[in-house]
Amino acid sequence: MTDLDAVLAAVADPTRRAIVDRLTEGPARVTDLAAPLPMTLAAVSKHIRVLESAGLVRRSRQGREHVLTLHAAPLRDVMTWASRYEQYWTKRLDRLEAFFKDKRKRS
Amino acid sequence: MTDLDAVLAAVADPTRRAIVDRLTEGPARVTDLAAPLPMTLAAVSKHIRVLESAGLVRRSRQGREHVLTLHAAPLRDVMTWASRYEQYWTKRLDRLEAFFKDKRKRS
DNA sequence: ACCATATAATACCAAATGGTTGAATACAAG
DNA sequence: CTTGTATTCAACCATTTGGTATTATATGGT
Repeated sequence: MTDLDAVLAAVADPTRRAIVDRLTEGPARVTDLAAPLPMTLAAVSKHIRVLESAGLVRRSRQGREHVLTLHAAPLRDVMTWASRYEQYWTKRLDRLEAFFKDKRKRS
Repeated sequence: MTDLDAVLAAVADPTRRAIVDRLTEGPARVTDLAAPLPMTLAAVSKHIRVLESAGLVRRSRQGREHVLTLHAAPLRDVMTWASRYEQYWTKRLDRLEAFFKDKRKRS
């Protein structure tokens, strides 16, 4: 069971979401991931480690290069978690809730 | 358009997820939300404000009581975001990716 | 008026976060 | 063996975060 806290925290950062997005195009090295990002390689290295320890990214060392691959499974848990609230974000439910709120006020 | 950064960050905290969860049972006051939580009322008040500014919770003052209601719409964006990676978390894709990784190593 | 309740505001603190720079490590290539 | 490349590590820094305690404000009840 993946730690939802870590996954959500990892993915709350836009830089890390950008990295995740980039990895959908296939595995990449640290340098590749850092290239388009407006920060140091060391900073990107840190972000990668956060993603790694959240289980979103896997590393395979090939010589001096570290190849990162996306492991999207934990995102499934994010979706599953969010979908628990599906019934609460429909317009119908919003109106129903407003009705109860109003009812409570009147009683 | 809701700010995904703020929503994900808000929801990354287990206390705040607990609050969101509690609010699915209906609107509640700050004190109600704080009751089961192992921290000060002031701390809970802060958490609520984080949820509020992420657009997940709405406040209606009724006398001296502040009634909070869940506004789950931003969670739909979380689900939508996560579901973009659906094709990457299937076992099939994992195997395909492993194949390419291995192929790259051999060539 | 008085006291209790509900909540926010403020000031403070320790720890975590996101970034930097510079040094260290590991490997590849001439 | 030396040089260059890929990456991490370590120290540092500013800001944010999650919590506290205390004070302030608003409202309700008697």
